[in-house]
Amino acid sequence: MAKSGKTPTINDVARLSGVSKKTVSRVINRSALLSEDTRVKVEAVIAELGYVPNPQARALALRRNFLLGLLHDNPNAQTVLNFQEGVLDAIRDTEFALVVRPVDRHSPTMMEDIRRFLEQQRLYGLLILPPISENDALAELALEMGCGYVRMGSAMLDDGDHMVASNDREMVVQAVDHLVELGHRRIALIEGPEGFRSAYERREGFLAAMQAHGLPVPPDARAPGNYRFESGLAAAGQLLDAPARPTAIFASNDEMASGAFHAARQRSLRVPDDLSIIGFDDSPIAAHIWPPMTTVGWPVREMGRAAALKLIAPDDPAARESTFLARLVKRQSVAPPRD
Amino acid sequence: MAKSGKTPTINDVARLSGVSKKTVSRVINRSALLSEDTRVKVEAVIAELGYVPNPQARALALRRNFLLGLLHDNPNAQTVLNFQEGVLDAIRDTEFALVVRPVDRHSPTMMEDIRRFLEQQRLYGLLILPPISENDALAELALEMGCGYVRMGSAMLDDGDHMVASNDREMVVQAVDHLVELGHRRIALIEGPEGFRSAYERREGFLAAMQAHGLPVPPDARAPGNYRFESGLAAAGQLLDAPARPTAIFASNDEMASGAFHAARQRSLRVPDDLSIIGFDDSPIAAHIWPPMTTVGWPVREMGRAAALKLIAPDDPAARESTFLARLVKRQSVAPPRD
DNA sequence: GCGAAAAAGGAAACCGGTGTCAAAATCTTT
DNA sequence: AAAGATTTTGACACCGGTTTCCTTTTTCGC
Repeated sequence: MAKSGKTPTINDVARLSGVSKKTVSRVINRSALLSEDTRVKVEAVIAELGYVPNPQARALALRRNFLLGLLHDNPNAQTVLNFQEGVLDAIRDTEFALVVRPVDRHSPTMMEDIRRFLEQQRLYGLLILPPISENDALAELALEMGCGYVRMGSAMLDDGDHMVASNDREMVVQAVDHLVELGHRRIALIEGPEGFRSAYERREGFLAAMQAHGLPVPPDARAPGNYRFESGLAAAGQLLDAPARPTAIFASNDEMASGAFHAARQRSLRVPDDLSIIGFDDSPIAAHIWPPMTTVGWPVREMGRAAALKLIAPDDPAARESTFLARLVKRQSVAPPRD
Repeated sequence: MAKSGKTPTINDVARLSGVSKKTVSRVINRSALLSEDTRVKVEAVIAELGYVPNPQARALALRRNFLLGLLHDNPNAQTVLNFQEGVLDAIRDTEFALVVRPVDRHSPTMMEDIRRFLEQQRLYGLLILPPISENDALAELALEMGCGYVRMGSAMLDDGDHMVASNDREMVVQAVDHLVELGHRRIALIEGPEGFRSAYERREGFLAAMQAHGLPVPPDARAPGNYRFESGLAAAGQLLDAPARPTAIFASNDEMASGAFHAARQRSLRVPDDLSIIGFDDSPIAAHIWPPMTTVGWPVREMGRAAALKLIAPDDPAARESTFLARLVKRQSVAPPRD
């Protein structure tokens, strides 16, 4: 209405409704000490003008902005996107927005880059996805910059309420149990890269489960990998060419598992008849490969939601949640062994 | 140095270097009318303090912020992430940041949600990914809100400099040429969903190429799909069960193509010996499926970079680029027909 | 060496909100 | 009806930058 063409400010609202800026501000912020009459009056003007508070001005006055940052160096695109969806669930109908910042784990200037990013953007809080979430220096940096943070990971680290994690280890135990129940005894492991918490958890889960069943894990039933397709292909090749060929393979992620599918095919072994395979992540590959892969899926979206809530609404019951239960997604890459 | 614990402001810098705020502002903004002496002096203090200008204050004073928005409803996670990387290439070492906003194309309140998002965040510019980028109402909304925008698409729409697009149609022609050169004559098409520009372009490319080669496209060599795996499975089933079975299938995206792989396998047809398949997107599935799929890949990252540059640095030569050439990624799902 | 033009720098207002604190209005109480 | 208590409201400074406009200093031609 008043001076259209310009977006209305709090001053316009104040003038048109005949009250002070401060009173309008009170209406916006739902202040309790405000008469019903003025509130209604001002709200009418706000609606008429289509006034929306300027977030930059608010951020300046409040000395904090409403930006959440998402840091990731994730090779698994679907996980990143699902997590984003979860964050969005949490910030929907709030004034928060989500800014993303992919990083290159191998860049020598990574830490400096992130520091500059934080200095410039002055985020309200930071969400850090694995694998880079395992980097403690990052958490310290966030702390130093006065920026809240929540990490997502494969196991609860001792980091107060700054963590959402899944129960990778237990899930691998379940996966192995599943194989053993079907009769498998020679089960091999393709490991994740050294230094990754998730790789560690999954390996420990595997070894613990095997031990619990009294099954041996000879050296040639373990092969190293780096979470990439090629490493899975190579590792599975090595495993399958060993004298005592395994009847089942657990790969520490889906991408390597899909490499294992290919290795089997190259050797004319059929999945699941000649070889059972279980992966980890429930990535899109798992569903689209042939045969569809049995794997372990994280509730990534829920984790994203909880992580964001921990930052913006710590008192919300959903924000208290820290450990999330993954589940074994049974598809068609597992069958009883033939021999 | 001075009052550590607080982040330094422009006032601190001014006081410590004995000049006015305005002079410091001049240094920050590289104003020309400034003596070398003062510049050096002030810069020293800035460095000592580790001063970084507050972006909220800047945004308020300049009446524009430095946030780019990314709108997407993309089922192809890798594309979204690659595009993000491209945008980041463009905004690296600038004060811009990228905020993401996934949307639900099927939500009845989508338009209203996006409007609120734009009102609240007052973005500098908006990047819109397909398929939602085909929605003209969105472009109008952005315009109405005084927000720049760039859309990514499968063909140049008549939308001035608000578009980065690839040459889908030509690429499908190339794909068909490739099949024909190898000797295929009965080539079938799995179409994308009605109303999608990309689906339209790819279909037109297919039909044009077939016609150019004088090859017929009977009704039973075309099947509808919706870009989802299941629809590809069903469509391919239908095509393969037709009396004159095709020796090759072009699917309008990789997900449906991977459905076609499964359909072939269910009928004991081997790819590529009994059936050649070409997809579109070069998604991770394409590389990980067996056999690795021949497909068409967009230079998504470059497109993201160009799109962002169009908004933040329209004079950059790279920002002029609007049409991007996709390429045929030849892998192992194509072979000469056997009969 | 003088006056004028150009260069350098500063004071104050402004961007659009919020916090503090006191004044004004209303309601109780006696 | 006056005093006190309580609620409601506004004036003003402030957040940390930029812009406008003006003053001071320097440079330069003659």
